[in-house]
Amino acid sequence: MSIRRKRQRPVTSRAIIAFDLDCFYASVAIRARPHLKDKPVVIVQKHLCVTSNYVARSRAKGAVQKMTPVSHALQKCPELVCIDGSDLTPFREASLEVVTAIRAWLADRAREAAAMSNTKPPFCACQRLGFDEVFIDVTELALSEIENGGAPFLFRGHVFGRTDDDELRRLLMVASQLSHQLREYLIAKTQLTLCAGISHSKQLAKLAVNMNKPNDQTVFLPDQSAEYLKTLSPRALQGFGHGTHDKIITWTKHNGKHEGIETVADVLQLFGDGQDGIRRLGTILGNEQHALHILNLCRGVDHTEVLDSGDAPKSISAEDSCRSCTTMEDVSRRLVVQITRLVSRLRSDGQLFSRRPRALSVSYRFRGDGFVGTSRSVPMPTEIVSVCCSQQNKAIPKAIESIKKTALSVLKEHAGVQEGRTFDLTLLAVGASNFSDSDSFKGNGLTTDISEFFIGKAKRIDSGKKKSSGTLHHSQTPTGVSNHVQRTDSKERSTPEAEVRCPICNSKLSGDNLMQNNHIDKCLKSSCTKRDKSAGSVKRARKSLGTRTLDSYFSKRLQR
DNA sequence: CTGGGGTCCT
DNA sequence: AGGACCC
Repeated sequence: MSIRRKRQRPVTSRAIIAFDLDCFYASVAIRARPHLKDKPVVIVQKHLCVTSNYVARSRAKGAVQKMTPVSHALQKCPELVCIDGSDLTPFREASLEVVTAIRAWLADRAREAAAMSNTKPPFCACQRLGFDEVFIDVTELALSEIENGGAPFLFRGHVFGRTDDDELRRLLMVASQLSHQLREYLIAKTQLTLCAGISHSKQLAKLAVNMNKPNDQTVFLPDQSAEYLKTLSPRALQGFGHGTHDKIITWTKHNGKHEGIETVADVLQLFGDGQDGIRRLGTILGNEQHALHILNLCRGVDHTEVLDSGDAPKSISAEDSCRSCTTMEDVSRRLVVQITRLVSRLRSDGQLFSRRPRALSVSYRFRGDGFVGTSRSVPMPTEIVSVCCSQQNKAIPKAIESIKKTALSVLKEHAGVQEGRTFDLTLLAVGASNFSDSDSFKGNGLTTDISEFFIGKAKRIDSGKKKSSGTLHHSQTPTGVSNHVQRTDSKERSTPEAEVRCPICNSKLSGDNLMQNNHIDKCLKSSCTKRDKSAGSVKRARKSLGTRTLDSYFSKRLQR
């Protein structure tokens, strides 16, 4: 297995950038539909608006926030353009496009710095958080540019706080220059805007990123960060989730301290008295390490490293939530949709990363279970191998069938979901994990870093000048170019074309692998959006408002 | 009316 | 396998 994380040296002073793409889903959707640029747009999943653009936010006067019901949003802003976002593929691709561009820019910049100082290029770890945030540790690159001289003695963008540490100030000045230039590059290259926060820890960088929005950046100089933090809600600290919040609240109520914990200062007052406080909080949380981490965060202390995410995800899953699913027919139908989406993504993943999953997880939730579901892991049916490693599209229906059979037996044996039993499911999900490299990847001496492997592979493929038709349309980077790998060992090339049917529409597929890929991709997309419930949700919401016509944009969009 | 994803730790 | 966290 390749190394997917690089440890930074234990430095006393670091320069960390937090990037956050502005209203990411909305921006990606509008980029693909330029005519919507000046319209109020929301991205809809089921009955919820998950993101909106700034036009919608100002038009609805702040009433269209994250996770507002579509009906509520339409009351505030009837002209809202709703775009279905239940298929994350375009957002996942755009996210990969951005992080790939970031890596490429940093590598270029590192090479330049290395050339000047005649040293090896400084490495910048990049860590993704969700699809729209990236942490970058630019310490080594910034230090290298300072040593080389010529880096301006000047901050770029907003500056918050102060510091007496001259070296840190210098480091963050250079980091703010890097951040600004990298942002300009990303905006020009991807047409997506983003904010940046720059500081000496992940925590403060992340707090800084939200200080000037959108499309701007802020340096957080940390000398008085502790005082600033005390005024915030503890929930603003990354790592202080609602579980932690609830446990502390429960404890305070149980112990007659009804003050609550409105601010970080409140938390420190309860547990900030040294070892004893750590132990008490550790008992409440059931984890002393976590307690220590939380209390450090409250004081502005965060030594968390930026861990490089690597290129390949560790798990891939497809899920579907529904209000009610009570028959085997319904289970089967929903399962097949999600499995088809999963297999399609595994096919692309196999092309990109020469690997296949060994574990299949099946997750489900019954009505009344609240938010927690159950998941079971079983060996991935071996039929997936020819889909991922040999890229045999005619093997797709068999793989889907086999995974469906396995998933149904898991549901039957572990959840009692079977014919003749009554049940009501509100969530069905299938996932793939525990990836193993395919044989062609082994024993070739390239065991260090997967990105190096792809850069080399991409060059070889690029010289063949095969046009990319995969799902990474925007990417012009090595990773994107390598999307379609010609495999001489594929049996599909040597055997005469057997009948291949589209697993979605069941029509006969002609043409080569490439054309089949295109058809399946297109068919998959339309099948998944057509049966999506958000269309009905928006229709109902509009109807209840008395608006007769569905926005023409919206109806068009849902067909795609 | 809580999406559709991900990560890591225990 | 579940539970915490993140978006």
